Amino acid sequence: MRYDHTKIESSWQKLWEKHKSYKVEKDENKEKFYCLEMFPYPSGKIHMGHVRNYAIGDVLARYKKMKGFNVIHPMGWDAFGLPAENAAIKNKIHPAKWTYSNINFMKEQLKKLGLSYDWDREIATCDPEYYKWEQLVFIKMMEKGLVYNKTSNVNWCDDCNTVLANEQVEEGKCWRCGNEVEIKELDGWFFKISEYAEELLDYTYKLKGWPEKVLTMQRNWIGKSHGAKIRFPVKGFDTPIEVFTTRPDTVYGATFMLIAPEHPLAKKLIAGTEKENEGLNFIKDVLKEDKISRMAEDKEKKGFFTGRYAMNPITKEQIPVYIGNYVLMDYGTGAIMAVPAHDQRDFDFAKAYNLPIRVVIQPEGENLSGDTMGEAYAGEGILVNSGEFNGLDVETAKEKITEYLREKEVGEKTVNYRIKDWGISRQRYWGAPIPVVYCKKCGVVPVKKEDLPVKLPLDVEFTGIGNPLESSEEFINTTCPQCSAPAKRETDTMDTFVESSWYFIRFCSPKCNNAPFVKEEGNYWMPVDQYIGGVEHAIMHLLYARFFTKILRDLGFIDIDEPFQNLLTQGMVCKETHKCPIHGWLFPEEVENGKCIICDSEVEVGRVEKMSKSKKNVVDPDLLIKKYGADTARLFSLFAAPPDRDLEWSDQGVEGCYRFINRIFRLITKNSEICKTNLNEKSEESDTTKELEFNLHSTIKKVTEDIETFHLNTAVAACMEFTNKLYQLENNVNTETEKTLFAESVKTLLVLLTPFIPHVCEELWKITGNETFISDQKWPEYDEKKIVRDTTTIVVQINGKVRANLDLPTDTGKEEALAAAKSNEKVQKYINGKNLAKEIFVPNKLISLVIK
RNA sequence: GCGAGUGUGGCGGAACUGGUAGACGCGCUAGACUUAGGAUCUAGUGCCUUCGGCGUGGGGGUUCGAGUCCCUCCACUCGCACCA
Repeated sequence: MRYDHTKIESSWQKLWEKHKSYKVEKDENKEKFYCLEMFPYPSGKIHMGHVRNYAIGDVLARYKKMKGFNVIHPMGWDAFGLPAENAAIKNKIHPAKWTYSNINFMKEQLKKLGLSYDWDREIATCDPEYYKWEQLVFIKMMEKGLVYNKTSNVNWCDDCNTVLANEQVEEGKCWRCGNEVEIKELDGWFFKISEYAEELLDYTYKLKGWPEKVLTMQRNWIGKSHGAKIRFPVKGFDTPIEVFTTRPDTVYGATFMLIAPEHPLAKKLIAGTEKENEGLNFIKDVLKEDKISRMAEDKEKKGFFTGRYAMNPITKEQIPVYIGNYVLMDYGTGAIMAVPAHDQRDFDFAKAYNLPIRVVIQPEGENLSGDTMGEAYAGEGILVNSGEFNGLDVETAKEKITEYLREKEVGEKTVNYRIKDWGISRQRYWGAPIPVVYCKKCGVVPVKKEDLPVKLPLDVEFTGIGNPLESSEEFINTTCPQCSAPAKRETDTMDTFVESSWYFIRFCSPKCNNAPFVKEEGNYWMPVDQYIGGVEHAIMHLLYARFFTKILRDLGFIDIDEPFQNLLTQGMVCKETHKCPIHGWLFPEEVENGKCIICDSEVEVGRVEKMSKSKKNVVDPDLLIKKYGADTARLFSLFAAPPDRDLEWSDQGVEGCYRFINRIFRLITKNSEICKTNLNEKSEESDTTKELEFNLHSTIKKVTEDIETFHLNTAVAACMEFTNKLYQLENNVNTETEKTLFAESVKTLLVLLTPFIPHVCEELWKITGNETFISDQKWPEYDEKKIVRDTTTIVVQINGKVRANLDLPTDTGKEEALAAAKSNEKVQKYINGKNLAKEIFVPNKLISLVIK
């Protein structure tokens, strides 16, 4: 007999919904717990990654609720983004319609999983009632100088008439039309995240609940480095070239300079010289390559001599200035002093262009020379060839030389960050409009707060060419908020990472209509106590969200510094791939007995990798739920691997979980009478009662501790073990006391399993005679005293090898235990006639005897 | 190249502060019940073996005792990468 999961699951889902079981309100008398999983992009349907993510979150949310916390567990939709626009181009369907229909479908799918969301808090970021507040924050940021507009170099496809992200450039060509991508200067809006670099970095040392890996990635991304800025005057030129270096100590070894091709001075340096055309071509050639191939490993170092010389401000030497392909405009000042003896890249360049290599750092006990060295030396040493600084060690020299440069006013100490300001402009339709207006007279003017939201227009055509917003007369044409003259709207929309940077706070008061959120609600619920999602968001999303939270704090909206107290990055869901020599990648259901069902060819089983549509190694949650039910789908995702590790899909493993649920189902239905009868006899002890109590309390302890530490797989294992035990003991249950304890055990087991497999637990709870929701039950407590057994097995080791087991009363003392060990037959065999050199006793664990 | 992580049976994975390695599940073997079973139940299942020995990627070390601590090497995975 198998249980009817379809019927049971849908009926309990309806009951939970009817009773608003998971609705939650602020309650100052209760301790809050904010459990959040990363909200999905409504791409069409959910995948196993979602199931795993949300199952993990649901265990925690349900557990904390049963523990008595006031648990907020919301869900919503990251609803803006390019796929909706692509669908619009392809299927002539409006992005909004496409998005909302996906949301409806996916919401039904999530509901079928029985997740304990408070759906009353649902939000979709494409709702004007949501992005309106983002526009407000944008304007407030503008007022505080945290937003600016600047021209920068972007990847541009002339055919599509749009900007491309780096990842949309494939081998220098547009991913959609194959047209050559060019670098173009374009206006765009930026958030000053760099102003928060220091604080963002600082707090990575305070976020104790985050994986070290993620924090490291963020620190590297912020990329703080100490060094100096040094200005090199150029002969016959007004503006000096400013460089950033972390090695001011090597300034005497700077034998040439390089500037980035994009550097504003690059073109100016060659202007009017006979080499101008040649130089412009060089710049063009370098910039034509997309960034990815330009930064490829082993990229050959190329340069163009500008014909100009700069003066090394410390040696007064004239050194040649090159434009170099390996100098990045994005980092530092976009120009460097090249010290070939002590930097490998500069060394390679010097070799290629036959430039002098001068050693200025001499490692102890060696005698490097520029003529003979085969590679740059970047280590510690003593300064040489450095005038008055000779003899200093590297660290001291850095300080002294920087100080000297400052005195001469040609440089100063500086801190450089790798992180750049956040460019939020997207030339797209399906995003939050940037709320500014361009007026001929007043310039760039923010939209008046009372005129928000700036809504997306509907009279738009999706042709795939250009930004659809530009085609909307209704949208573009407006009046200036300041002088009322006719003006044009900004047609850029915001990066969708902006929406996901504060949705978690909006969840605190999702219907608030006079502010982004109610401050008291935000302060009550925030920060998120546990955030759960994929590690792929380790940098962008999590850094932007941290930044935006600080912005909201500094604008006075909320009083917290960091949004996410604890972070769990769950592993990927993986599965082996199948490939048919004729039909390519196959879905699992297209393979039968190792053969392709279309052509009967032998199918090649590939390696286990992340489930992806392109490789077809996917399992459709819908089919899984249909066949086994949501409880099984959840249980397998939780049991097959610890949450933070990758999970390998196994159809047989799923079967095993289904089998376990059936086992529970049978155990309880078989014993429902015992459970229903109201017994209250607990006085007479027997082996069975002791066994029941011991296992019951150990299991409560184990499951509780495991959930707290996210060892969800072992928590499930503990429940399985207890189930096995109950099957074993079921026939020994005779006395009233035994029955009472058996019933208690069974019911407690159900409570412990509720966070994992809530539907079947509700059903069985009812079958055992309860009329309440098991989801509302209190989490059981364990009694430490019941976990102590009368006797304990003590292991006897002789010279490190286990030779005997002794069953002794728990807490037997050293003398008695040793006596027992020595009188043991097996032990005697080893120790007779030998010298006992050492005796080690670990209470309730082991005895270790060393003999000679 | 830099940084982080992982490595345990046929497989997924357990093992608290060093203290019986392999919990739990899958698979496999045998048996029971069955017309039959891919349902269910029971027993067994690291390897080699006669006592006994060997086993947590390899090698070395500390210790009465090491999957766990230290050194070293190897493999794989992920992130970053011409960052001045």
